[in-house]
Amino acid sequence: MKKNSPTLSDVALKAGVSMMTVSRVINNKGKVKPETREHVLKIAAEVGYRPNYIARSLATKRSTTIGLVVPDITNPFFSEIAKGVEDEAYRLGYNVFLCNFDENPEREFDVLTSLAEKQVDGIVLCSSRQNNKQLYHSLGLFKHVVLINRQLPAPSHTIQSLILDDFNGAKLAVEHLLSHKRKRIVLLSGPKQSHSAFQKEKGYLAALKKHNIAHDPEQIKHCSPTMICGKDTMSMLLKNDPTIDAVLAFNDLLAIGAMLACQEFGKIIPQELEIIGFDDIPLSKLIIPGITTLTYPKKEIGSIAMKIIYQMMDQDISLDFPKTFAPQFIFRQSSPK
Amino acid sequence: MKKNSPTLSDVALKAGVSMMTVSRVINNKGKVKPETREHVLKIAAEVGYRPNYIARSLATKRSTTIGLVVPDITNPFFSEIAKGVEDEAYRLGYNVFLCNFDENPEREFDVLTSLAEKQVDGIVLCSSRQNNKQLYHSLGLFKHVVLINRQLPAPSHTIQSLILDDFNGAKLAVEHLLSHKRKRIVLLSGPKQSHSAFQKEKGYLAALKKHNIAHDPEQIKHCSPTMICGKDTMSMLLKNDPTIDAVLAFNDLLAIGAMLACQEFGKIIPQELEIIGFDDIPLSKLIIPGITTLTYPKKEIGSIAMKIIYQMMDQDISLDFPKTFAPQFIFRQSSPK
DNA sequence: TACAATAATGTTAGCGCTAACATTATTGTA
DNA sequence: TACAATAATGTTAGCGCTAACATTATTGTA
Repeated sequence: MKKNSPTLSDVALKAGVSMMTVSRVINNKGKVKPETREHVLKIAAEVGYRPNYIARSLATKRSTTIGLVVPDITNPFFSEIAKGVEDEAYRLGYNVFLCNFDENPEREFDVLTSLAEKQVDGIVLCSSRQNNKQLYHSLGLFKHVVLINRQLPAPSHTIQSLILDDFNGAKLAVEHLLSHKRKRIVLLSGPKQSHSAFQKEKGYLAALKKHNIAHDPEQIKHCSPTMICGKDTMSMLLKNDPTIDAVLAFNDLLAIGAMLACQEFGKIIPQELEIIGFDDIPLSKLIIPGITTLTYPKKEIGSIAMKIIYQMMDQDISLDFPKTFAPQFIFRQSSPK
Repeated sequence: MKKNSPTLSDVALKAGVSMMTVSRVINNKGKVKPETREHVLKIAAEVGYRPNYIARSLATKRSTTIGLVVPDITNPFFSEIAKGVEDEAYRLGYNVFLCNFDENPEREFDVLTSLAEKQVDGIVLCSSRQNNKQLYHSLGLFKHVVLINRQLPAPSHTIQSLILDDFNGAKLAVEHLLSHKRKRIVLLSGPKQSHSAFQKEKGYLAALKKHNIAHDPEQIKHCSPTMICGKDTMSMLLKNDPTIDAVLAFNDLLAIGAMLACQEFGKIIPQELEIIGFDDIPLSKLIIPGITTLTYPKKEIGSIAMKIIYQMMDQDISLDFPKTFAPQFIFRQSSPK
């Protein structure tokens, strides 16, 4: 028969002091005589005392716990963010609840509710698929919220947003290609419902317009963000129009797929055709030729999200973290500087 | 000034019943007159009552919370397992704490301690890097444990193991390569402390021995399980010995890294050199040539781990889930059937 | 109608902590 | 030595629930 783990009261009894004195020692808070501290710590170690955070949370109304809500943790983009959040949480003494919602707004609502019931101190919500009204309602359950890649019309001091500047990323990429005298630039766009794909399309069109270049609707194709879709779509495009001389892709997987199609067509990269992707996945720097890409500091974004929640908790100081992340241009052989 | 969220006591007061009656309604437990239930639910909805699971946990000594501890969530192998665990947890009404330990036994110990303090009902621990003594000590903190890919000498009714049969996987792979008349088969092994790497090495050696092939210690190299390490290590090996004609890699990331090194060396795959990896990460089927690999049903393993903890919690019935998982051979171009 | 069985509801105490206030011990200074 | 200031420790009540037992209401049967 395994007996229950020892409580604060057990330690107090054995050490011959009050529970509050033990509490002060354990939490390193308030004044305690050094000899008393030593003695209490010794007894605590002897009986193997471990504080019960459930009880502590109930008393302090703080759980040292946050929720991280993502569409799908198997997507490398989100697992990098999750890593950043968790690393920072570990540093700060927090624990992270992970929830997937599988692009399903109902499940998103469910998991948010469950996190609120678990009394998390805050949440980091990535790429929410709820509409604004639903979202306001859900977020009302929380004391502190950081949204990643989603903005609400009415800002609030309990809700912060971290925004990825895909519009300017795409614009920058297209202008880079134009500066290399590229004439027919194709956009391999992402899923139609994607906020990020929408921003990149806007940036692509804005760059063309700025340079007075007519836009041919045939030059934008929507793809699922996979290598095979990039390859197939690019093959089709090249068949119809061999004069294509540049590609901007929604992500690196599409870019690599497009590159494979070009190689089959005998298009020499980058001399005859340049390619730019997004995300900087590990493969992009290892493959030959290397893929030029625009990327965001994903781990850092996760880490900042956690830091913001922590600071919101602890003090009302004005936060001076970056809120908008400019994409970083990484030049490799597929579209050199 | 935002007022505190309503408590069970607020609902009881407003509905004119005792707190226990409200508790019974909320938890759907015990006998309550249908009219009373309706009335209580109406009041609860009116005031926007949400149960406080911290308080409930303290009273019931159950947190409906588990911990998932992995070396690195950005490794696709673990993010798939995490997905399986979380999906099942969602179905069962549980929440999952995610912790990374970065191959660092000290951090592993830290996060286990923090999970115990948060009173999780159980943990799923993947690829522990602690030695047996440390591990026993850490696991003693928990009521229920599922280990993935780690076995302890003394089994226990609170600790279950799900084992991936890496020994036979590696043996199978090497025999496949031998059947293709490969003579110099390199093993790109994983981290030295990894149980899985150890099993794969044993399988590799067993296959060589079975076919009376001398083993050259230079043909086993330990790598961190990343693409870049695979590439660098393979480059070095090829420089020293261009006659290498096959590679078995600890995982697909290493396998892909090795493939990139081969391409730089002008080695034609699979004609001049065959490659087999482990895990079947998504990239392995997209890249060209596709990577032949041995894989396990990762989401299912995660889901079973969660189910086992749930069943351990709820009843002491004997569990009849599979405990050992045979690898599945997936043939692609890098080492065809 | 009488009363045992059961349904429905209520009361008490406690889960393991800490906030807030209260008391006692120790220090330093005039 | 006297006493205010501060250090050190203690006491009380409560965080928001539920387990366990207690009581009251309602049912069915002889």
